[in-house]
Amino acid sequence: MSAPAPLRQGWKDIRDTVQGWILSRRFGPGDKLPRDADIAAELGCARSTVQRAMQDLADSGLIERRRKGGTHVRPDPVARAVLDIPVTRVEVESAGMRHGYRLIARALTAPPPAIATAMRVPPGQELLWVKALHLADGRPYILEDRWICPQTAPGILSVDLNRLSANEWLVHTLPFTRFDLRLRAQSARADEAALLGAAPGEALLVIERVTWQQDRAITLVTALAAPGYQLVTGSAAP
Amino acid sequence: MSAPAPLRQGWKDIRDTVQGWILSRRFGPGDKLPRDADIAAELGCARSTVQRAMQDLADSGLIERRRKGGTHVRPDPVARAVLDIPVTRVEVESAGMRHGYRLIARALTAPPPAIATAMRVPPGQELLWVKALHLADGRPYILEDRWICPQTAPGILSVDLNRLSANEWLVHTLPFTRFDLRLRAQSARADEAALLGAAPGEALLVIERVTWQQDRAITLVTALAAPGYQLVTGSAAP
DNA sequence: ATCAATAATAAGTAGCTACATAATAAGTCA
DNA sequence: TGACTTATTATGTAGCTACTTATTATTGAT
Repeated sequence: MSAPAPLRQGWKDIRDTVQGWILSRRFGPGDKLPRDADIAAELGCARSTVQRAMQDLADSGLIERRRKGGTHVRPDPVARAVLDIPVTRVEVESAGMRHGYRLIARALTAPPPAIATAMRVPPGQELLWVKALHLADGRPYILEDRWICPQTAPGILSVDLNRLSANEWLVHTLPFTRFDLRLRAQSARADEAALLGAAPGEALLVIERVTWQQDRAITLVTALAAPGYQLVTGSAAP
Repeated sequence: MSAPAPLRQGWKDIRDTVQGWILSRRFGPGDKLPRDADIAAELGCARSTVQRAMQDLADSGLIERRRKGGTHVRPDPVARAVLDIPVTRVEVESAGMRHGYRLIARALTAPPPAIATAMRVPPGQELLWVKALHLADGRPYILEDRWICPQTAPGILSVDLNRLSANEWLVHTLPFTRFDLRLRAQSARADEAALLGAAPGEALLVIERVTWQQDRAITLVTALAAPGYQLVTGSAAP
C-alpha cells in the first residue's frame, strides 16, 4: 500500500472547520480568533486559503476582521440574507405561471416633492409616470407605480408601454449600478384593491426601489404585491 | 523625472472596468465575455485578479460563469440585495433608541401542524412557545411569536424569559448555521393591534424566520413589526 | 445515426512570495 | 502629561505556477 492520501482540504473545508469552532464554543461571541497564519499552521494549509475562508465567514456576518486588530467572533451575530429581485416577468415564469401585463396610466408630469427628493431631481422637473399591472396566470400579481427620469433614460418616452413593461425595457436597456430597497406593509386603497383583487384595506407588501446609474436616478418603483405574495430567501452562508 | 508611475490596478478596478463594458453596451445581455486570460492580457494584470473581479460580478448577479462555457452577461439581470437582520436590541440601539422588552406569554405545548411541519419536528412534539414585545423608546416596536425546540436548544427551559429575550439568549448561546426567511404583509388582529399600538386591521410587515443548526430547527419566529417599520437595504455590488 | 469514450477548454482552487494598508502599540520630545 | 512620530503587526491584495473540475466538443465504435 502507498502512503495515506494527502486529502488536501479546500477553503470551504477550512471555513466549515472554523465555523465549527465557533458553534462548539471553542471561540464564543467576542472572542479573538488566532491569526490567519496560525490557523494555516494548525490546519496544515496555506495562509491564502485561510484568508479566503475567513473572508467568507466575514461576508456572512459571523466574524469581524480588522487589520492589525485581528479576527473576532461577532458579539452580536447578524442574520445576513441575500434577496434576489428579478424582472417580474421572469419571476412569474420561473414559478411556472403565465405572465401578463396591462398598462393602466402613463403621463409626463412633475412628481410630488417626496418622489423628487428620493430621486434627487430638482422639484418641478417633469418625469414619466407609469402605472401598470402584472398578472400571473391571469390573476393580479403586482401593481407598480413608477417614476422614470427621461434625462437618465433617454428613449423611454418613445417606448410603447402598452406592449412592453417599463420594468422589462429598463432592465434590458439601461443596466443600473446600484439601487436602494425599502420593504414595508400598507393597507390597500379602494382603487388599488380593485386592481389587485384585494379587499379594501387589506394588508399589502410594498417593495419600493430606486435604481441609479452612478449618481443619477433611473427610476423609482413602488410595487404593491397582491395578497398572499411573499418574499422568500435563505441565509448568505451555505 | 522618473518613469511614469506603474499605477497597478486592483481587482475592484478590473471589476469596475468590466462593469463599464456592460453598462456601455460593449457587451449586452446574453453576450459572451472574453476569457479571464484574455481580459487579463487586455487590461495588463494577472488572471487571478480577473478571476476575483469576475467572481464578484457573478456574486452580484450581473454575470454568469460556467466552467468551459465561459462568462456571459446575464440575460435577465437580477437586483441582488443583502439584508441584515440583527438582534432586535441591537437594531433598536443602533438607531439611537432605548430598547425595552416585555414577556407576554410562555408555555410548553404542542404546536399547530403548520409550525411542526415548517420546523420538521414530529407532530405532537412539545415546543416552547413564547410571545414577547420589543419596545423602542418605550413604544411598541416588534411583537414576536416564537416556537423553540428544546431538543436543539437545551437550557432554554431554565432561562428567565422575563429578564432576557429568547432572541438575545439564542443568538448568544446557540449560533445557527443557516436560516429561512419569509417577508409578507398581514392585517393586525385585535389583540395584536392593541399590543403594537396599531389600529385593528392595519397593515403590518411580518418577518418569519426559521433558524437551523445543521438539519435541526432551533426556532421559528413570526415577528410583527409596528406600523411605520420598514426594512431598508442596498445593492450587493459596490 | 446513436451512443459512449476521449480530448480540449475555461473557470475554480491551492500554494507560494512579495508588498500594501490600516490600526495599534511603543517611543520621543516638548 | 499630552501630542506627535515611528515601529510593529495582522489583514488585504497582486502576481505567479500548478493543478483540478465541470462542461463542451470531438472522435470512434457499434
